[in-house]
Amino acid sequence: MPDPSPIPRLKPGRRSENRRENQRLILAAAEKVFAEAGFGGATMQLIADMAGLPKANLHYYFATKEELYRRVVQDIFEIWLHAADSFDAAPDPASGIGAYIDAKMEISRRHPAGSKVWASEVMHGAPVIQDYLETTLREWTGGRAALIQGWIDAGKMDPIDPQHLLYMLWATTQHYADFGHQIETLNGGAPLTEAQWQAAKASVKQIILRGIGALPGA
Amino acid sequence: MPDPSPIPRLKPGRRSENRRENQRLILAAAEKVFAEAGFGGATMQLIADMAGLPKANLHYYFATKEELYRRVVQDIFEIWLHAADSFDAAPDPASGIGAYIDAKMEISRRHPAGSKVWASEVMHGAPVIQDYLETTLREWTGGRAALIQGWIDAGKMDPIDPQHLLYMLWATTQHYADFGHQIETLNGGAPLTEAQWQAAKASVKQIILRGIGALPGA
DNA sequence: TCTTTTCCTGACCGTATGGTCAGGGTGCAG
DNA sequence: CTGCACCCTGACCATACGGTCAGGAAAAGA
Repeated sequence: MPDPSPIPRLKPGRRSENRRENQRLILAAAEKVFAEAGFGGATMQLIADMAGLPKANLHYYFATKEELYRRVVQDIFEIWLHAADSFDAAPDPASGIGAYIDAKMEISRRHPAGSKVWASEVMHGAPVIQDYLETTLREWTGGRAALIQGWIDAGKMDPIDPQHLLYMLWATTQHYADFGHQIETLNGGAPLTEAQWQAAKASVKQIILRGIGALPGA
Repeated sequence: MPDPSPIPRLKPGRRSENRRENQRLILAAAEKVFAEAGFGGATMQLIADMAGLPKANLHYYFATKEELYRRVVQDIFEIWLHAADSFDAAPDPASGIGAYIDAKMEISRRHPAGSKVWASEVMHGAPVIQDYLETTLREWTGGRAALIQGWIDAGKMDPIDPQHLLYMLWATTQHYADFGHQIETLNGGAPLTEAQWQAAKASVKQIILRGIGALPGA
């Protein structure tokens, strides 16, 4: 036998490999379509076309439109949460919040569709991720608020309501994704250049960090 | 003749009066439904039910769903623009921008549905109000940016890119409408109280005005 | 090889939606 | 009072949607 085959079930097989690939294709297409048309405006046919698969195949992997949508939103939420790693273990507000702004701006730039889906979901009353808001997000928010309060107590920044500061961080950074089309239009119809993105990040960081008294100079 | 009838067509009549009232009902219901379900998810039947009118009556006043939607978005845009009056004729950034923040926060509080419809429209690529973005909004933005630049040149505030400052103002104030559900959930499921709204306004103003160096103290 | 399991899809179905229309009602001018 | 123009709406229609399913293809296991 020329084939020793040391481990029988070694190769994952084209089977599960193809399965993952198809799911990836569907989820990517779904994210785009949901972002562009909203849940109600999105159609399974459109998602199927964009993924290059027959519609019935979508229903093989995802039983219903809602299930597919839920997966998309959950995936976004995961990315969202990981962005907060920049927050932790920072010695002071300037570095912690600064890094968080950078991370969230980068996500707005790289995953604008995801941000839009999230925004749309929340705007419509969070019908499918209400439980996430009440558990994971609430815990996350409480933790960061406590962290910020610690900085305030330590005299590292001005006394600002941590909750409203967090809202401001979310609003400002996500605006560049959610309202990207408006920004692009006001930019003469062209997407922001690399330099403009850097300028945006710098402006946001400057205003907020200075605004909370976390910048040494000035 | 006991009736002098100084002006023949004086009384507007119940006719046009009822017409206006019905249109108002429909537009109010449409704003709510479009905000809650998005354009694609909204149905004429739902709007009709909420307005207390038969569906066919909607089509008497507004030929198509798109036409009704367009009217809703246009009305919001008008309110949006009027809010900027606070901006003009202000001697310095603190009062001008401060008043603008107050005005926009108040709109977010009073017209959350309108804000959501606008956000949704822009997020989906502004299919029906693209021309507004390219004309009215672009002019408005250019004017305010010049005004801010004037303040900067006069040394009344730090050198901040006016464009990004405007984005920040929009993002932050509208967040309280667009993400009101998320904020409410993080607030223990209860809407913000009067005091909390005041705190929100104060926080936003403090961070931004201090952040751009427009606050005398500190 | 044969069997079993998983994967895939064209064709189909019930439903709900945006929109239409004929016909009846109603305020108002003359 | 009469005629007319505007107003209103129940019933209807074509379409498009989410979802189903029978049956074939292909890989995995024996």
